[in-house]
Amino acid sequence: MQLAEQSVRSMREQIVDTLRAEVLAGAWTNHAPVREQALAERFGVSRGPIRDALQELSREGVLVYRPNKGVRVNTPPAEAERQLLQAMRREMESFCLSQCIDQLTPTDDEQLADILAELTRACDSGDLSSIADCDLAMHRYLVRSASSELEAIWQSIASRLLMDYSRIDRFDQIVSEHEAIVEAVKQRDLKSAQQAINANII
Amino acid sequence: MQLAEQSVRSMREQIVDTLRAEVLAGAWTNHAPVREQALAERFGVSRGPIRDALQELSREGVLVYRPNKGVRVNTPPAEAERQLLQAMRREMESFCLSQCIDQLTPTDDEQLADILAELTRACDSGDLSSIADCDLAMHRYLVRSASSELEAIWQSIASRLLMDYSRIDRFDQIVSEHEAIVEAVKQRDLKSAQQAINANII
DNA sequence: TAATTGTGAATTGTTAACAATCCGTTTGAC
DNA sequence: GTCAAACGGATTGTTAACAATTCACAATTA
Repeated sequence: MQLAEQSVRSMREQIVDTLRAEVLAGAWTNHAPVREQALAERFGVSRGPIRDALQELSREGVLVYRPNKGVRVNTPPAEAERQLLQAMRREMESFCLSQCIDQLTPTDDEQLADILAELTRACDSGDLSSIADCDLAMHRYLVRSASSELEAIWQSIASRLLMDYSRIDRFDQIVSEHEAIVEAVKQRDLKSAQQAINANII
Repeated sequence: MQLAEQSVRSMREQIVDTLRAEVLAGAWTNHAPVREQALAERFGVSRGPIRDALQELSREGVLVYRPNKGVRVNTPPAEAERQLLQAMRREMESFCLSQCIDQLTPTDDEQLADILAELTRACDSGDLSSIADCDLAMHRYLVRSASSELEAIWQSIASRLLMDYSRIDRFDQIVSEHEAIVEAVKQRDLKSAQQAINANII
């Protein structure tokens, strides 16, 4: 009884990505508990894979796990922590750009363009969940191109920084900032790309 | 049928800490696959909690997960990544010190002294696994004192940096460096403590 | 002999049932 | 009436059995 045509790993990853985007977009209230059974029925699987996904999101900082009480949505980081995380994220993404930018191929440019297109569509329709997903996907693509090793750390930082994505409303700005990133990367212009990334990480 | 007297959460955490320390100490070969059933029997639980622990260690970068093939021990980060991670770890721990050092109580000093005592004992007996555990425990204590929110991120970074702990042999140096940290913290001397931390993160 | 294809044991992935825990409610004593 | 203990439904934690996949090795073929 397999739902997705993709591999098992991708199924769990898909659940994680879906839930993460929804939480970051503010679709879940901060205080309501998350019920495993409800999610299991929604995704058409048993509680096992759901628990895996919730555990991963807890470790990522999107959810908070409490023994025998399940998980709830985490709160955004305090201001001091936020500044630290922001500096670390910029450091990581600058590093990853410097590592990967000369290795990228036209195929990568296409992939980034695809993500940008979907991000634009999501902004046009105001789909916060999809916006969060696409935003993360683009940055993740660059991080993964440089080092799959760093991806998990980067995700933990980025997720926490976006814990209040629901407050963001300047959709046109999101699009233009990511257009600048994709363009600079396409030109293989490291300095400009790093600047564009830094401008986008707020 | 409860084995540990501690809570369920602590049981899984204990498994994770045990396995992490062993891997970092080099007790596991890098290429041999990890068998869930064997670990389940060793810890006297079923495969469920073991899978949870392995998943957490995978996300932490100590193990690598491959679909349908289980996990294997990860390789240490490349030199460039290592430098980035080192800078990030120093940044984090300096930050955490600045946040927590004035909040610490004599009780905290005792706890740190206890950890230091156990670390000393482990170094005397050359127990690499315990050394890794105590080393991490001390730094984790300071991170957690400042912000439990940052603990998971810090752990991911620190674990990867210690992926070749087995090569370390200057036990006396490990002890003296941590003595310096505990002493500076006890004096509530932020600058000295940060220096001692930076000297220890190599 | 080398390459390929079956075959079966070993291993991981998933599920459903069971055990333990939590929490709101009721019951009872004072 | 108030407070505390006990009950019961709901939820999480764990387990064992089953399904799907992988891997090593033998059998087959060119």
